[in-house]
Amino acid sequence: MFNSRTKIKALLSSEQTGQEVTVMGWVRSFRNNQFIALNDGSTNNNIQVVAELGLLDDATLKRITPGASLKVVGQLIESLGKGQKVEVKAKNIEILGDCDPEKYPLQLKNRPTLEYLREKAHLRFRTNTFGAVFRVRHSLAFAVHKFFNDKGFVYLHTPIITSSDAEGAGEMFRVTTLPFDKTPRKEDGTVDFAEDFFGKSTNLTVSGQLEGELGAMAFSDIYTFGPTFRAENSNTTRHLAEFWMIEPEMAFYDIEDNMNLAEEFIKYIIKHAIEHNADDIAFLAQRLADEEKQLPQDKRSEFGLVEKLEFVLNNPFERITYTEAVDILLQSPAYKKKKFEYDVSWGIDLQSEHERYLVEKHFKKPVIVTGYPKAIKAFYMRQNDDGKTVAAMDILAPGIGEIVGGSQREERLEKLEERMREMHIPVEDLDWYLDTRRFGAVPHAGFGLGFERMVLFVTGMTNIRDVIAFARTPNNCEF
RNA sequence: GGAUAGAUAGCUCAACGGCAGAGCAAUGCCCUGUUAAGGCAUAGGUUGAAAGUUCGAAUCUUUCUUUAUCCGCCA
Repeated sequence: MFNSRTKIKALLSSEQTGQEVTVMGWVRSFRNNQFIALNDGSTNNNIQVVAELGLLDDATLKRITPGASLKVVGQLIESLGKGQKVEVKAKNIEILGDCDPEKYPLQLKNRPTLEYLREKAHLRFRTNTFGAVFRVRHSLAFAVHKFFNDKGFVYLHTPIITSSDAEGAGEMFRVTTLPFDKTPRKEDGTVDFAEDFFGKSTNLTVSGQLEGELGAMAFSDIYTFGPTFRAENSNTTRHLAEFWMIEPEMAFYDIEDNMNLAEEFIKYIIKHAIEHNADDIAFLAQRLADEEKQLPQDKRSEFGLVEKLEFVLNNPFERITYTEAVDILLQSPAYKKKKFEYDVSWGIDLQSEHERYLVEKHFKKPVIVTGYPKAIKAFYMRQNDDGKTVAAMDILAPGIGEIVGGSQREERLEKLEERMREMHIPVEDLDWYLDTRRFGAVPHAGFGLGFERMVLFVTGMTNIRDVIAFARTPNNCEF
C-alpha cells in the first residue's frame, strides 16, 4: 500500500494541519540528528521531517544519510521552526534504501559542476537544477501536444528507420544487421544490401518531414514529435546526435500562415511552462543570476530569465527578409569596424556571428528571417517569383541561434522535379513523395523545431547536454 | 573536422622551478529546534599517461589521452 502516501508538493501547499500523513522520498540533508529535508521530485522544495530525540536508535540515525530513501508516517503540523510553514512530526521512520555516504557521488553541499553531474547523469535528476530542468522539459512536451491537439492536428508517428537518404538534412547513422567482418559483396565489389535485413540500405531518420507531408495531404494538419538522429561530428553546446524534433505540416498554408503558427506555438508552450512551473523557473532564474555574477559586467544578460520569457511573450517576433538582414549587417557598425570574421554579401549563408548580431544586438528579440537564396536551401522549398529566393523561414532566438527552420513547400511538380535534378536528388527514389504533387496537390507549409533548443531557451541552461536525460554526442553514449 | 583553454584529495579550487595545501564531503566524538546546522579531532595524493630538460618538475618541452568553450555542419 505505497499509494496511500501524499506527495510533497501537495503536503507543502496543504491548507489543513493535524492529520496523519505518509510521506516517502530521498534524504537531501539531515541536520542536528533531528531534521530531515526530504524530497520526492514532485517539487524542488523539501518537506522537513522531525525525528524527535529518542524516536530512533543510534544505529538507525546513522543510516539517515543524503540519498537514502525513507517512508515516514507522522502528523503534519505547523512548523515550530522558522524556515518552513509545515513539517511532519514523525511517529515512525522506515529506511527503504540505504545510501553509503562514502560511495554516494552526489554530496550536494560540494557544489558539483554541471560537467561533473553530466558524468553522473543517472543520479543528477536528484539535484535541484536538474529536477527543475526536467520538470520544465516535461511541461513543454505536454504543452506541445496540447497546443496541436486543441487545434485539431493529428499526431503522426513517422518512421525512425528510413530507406531514403535523399533528404539532405545531414549525415545519417546506418542501420544494418550485416556482419562487419564479412559483408556480402556484389560483383563490382560494393556492399550488397539486398542481403541486409530490409533488403536495402537503411538509416535512422534525420527528419520526418517528407512523410509528414504525406499525412498533411490527407488530414490537413499533422505534427510529429519524436527522436531524430544526425551523425555529424558536431562539438557545440547546441548539437546532439540524438534529439527530439517537432515537425508540424499544414495543408492550405502559405509562408505567412506558417510564420504565424510558429510564433503562436512558441509563445503558447512558453506560457504553459511559466504557468505550470513557476517555482522551477524561478529557481532556474536565480541559478542563472548567481552564475552570471561570476562573469564580467559586459558578458551578463540584460534581463533575468523570467523577464526574458515575459518579453518574448509580450512582443511580436521581428520579421525580416534575408535581403533586409544582409542590408542591416552591411550597415552595421560591427561590419564597418570589420568585427565579423566572415564577410557579408547577398548570397552567403548567414554565419552564427551574423545571426547573433541581428538577434542579440540589433533587434534584441526573436527574429524570423524569410526569403533565403534558393542556392543555400533544400530542394523542397517553394521557389519565389523572383527566381532567386525560396519561401523559407528560420526563427532565430537570443542565445540559442536557429530554433526553427521551415518553409512553404514546392507544390508544383515541374518546378520541384527541375530543382531536384539541379541539386542531384534522385527523383526516382522519391517517387512516392512526388505523388503528393500528382494527386491533388495543394499549397502547404511546415517547420521543424528543435525541442532541446526550446528547453535551453526556457530554462536558461547553456549546454544542450544538460536538458536531455542522457545526451548522445560524438564519443559519448553512456547509460 | 578546425581553433583555444584546461586536467592537482571524493567535490570545488590554491600552490607557477625548491617540503603538495584549503574549504566542503567522509570517518570518530561532542552539542541538540536545526535551515548548505555547529564544535573538536582523524584520515585522505604515483599532481590525466609516457618520455625529456634540470642538482631539483604539479610548475618548462614533446607526444598521447581526455574535458570544456568557440567556429563549421544544423534543429
